[in-house]
Amino acid sequence: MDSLEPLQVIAAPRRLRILELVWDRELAAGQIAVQFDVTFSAVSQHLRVLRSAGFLIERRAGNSRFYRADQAALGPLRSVVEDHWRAGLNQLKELAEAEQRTTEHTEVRS
Amino acid sequence: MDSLEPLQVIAAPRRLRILELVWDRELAAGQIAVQFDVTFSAVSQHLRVLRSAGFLIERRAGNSRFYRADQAALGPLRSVVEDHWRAGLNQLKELAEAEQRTTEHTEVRS
DNA sequence: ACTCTACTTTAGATACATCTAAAATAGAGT
DNA sequence: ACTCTATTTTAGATGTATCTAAAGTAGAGT
Repeated sequence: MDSLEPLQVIAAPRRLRILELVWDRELAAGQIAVQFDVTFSAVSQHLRVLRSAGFLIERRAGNSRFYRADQAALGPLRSVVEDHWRAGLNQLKELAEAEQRTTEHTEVRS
Repeated sequence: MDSLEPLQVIAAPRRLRILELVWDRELAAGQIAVQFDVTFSAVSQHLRVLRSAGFLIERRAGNSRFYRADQAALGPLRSVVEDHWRAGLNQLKELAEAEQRTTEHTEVRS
């Protein structure tokens, strides 16, 4: 469960989301973990998979460990993460717009 | 087990290899199946996953079904498949070259 | 109608990734 | 030394994809 194919590493939805969280900033393991509804332990294990695939840069300070995506190390897969990210944003945008449309005519303006 | 995320669909090594096999030519399901050491059934199920993700073009003729990769449908993932393919070829090439090097000085030329 | 070939579908088994819970590590503060 | 906080590691449970085996579908030949 340690070394997976690079594609498998980023194919797991949770890991993909972790990558997005630390895409252009550093975050401590704890900061990452609170974003999910699973155990800290589970997130830590995902971090290990990402780390051992070489997709994360680790920096230790005090008793915290900060992580950041190693975009270069992702190579060709980099654009996949970015595209997925964009797609996710678009979906959110569309959802918001759909929401907008349904409430538009039921809602009474004050 | 029918609808997976696009990334998950191509992340499975066997499916990735199927895609590569039908990347620029049509192959019947049977032609694809014989390339693997698993059951025809197993391959057929992979084909279904790929098909329902929209990554395969199906053509029926007689009682055969021909498949071909729908490169356009893969969108951003297209380059991932291609890169993986290339990487595989390179590995083979490197293996061959390594092989070459080891045999070079032990082999006696006729 | 029957049979053969090519393939899919279903049901159940197996394998494997992911999860939780608990114990371990390790730096920092007292 | 002791404790607290932050995180990892291990062991075992759970879930989910993938596999095999067997039954089902459907076109083509006899």
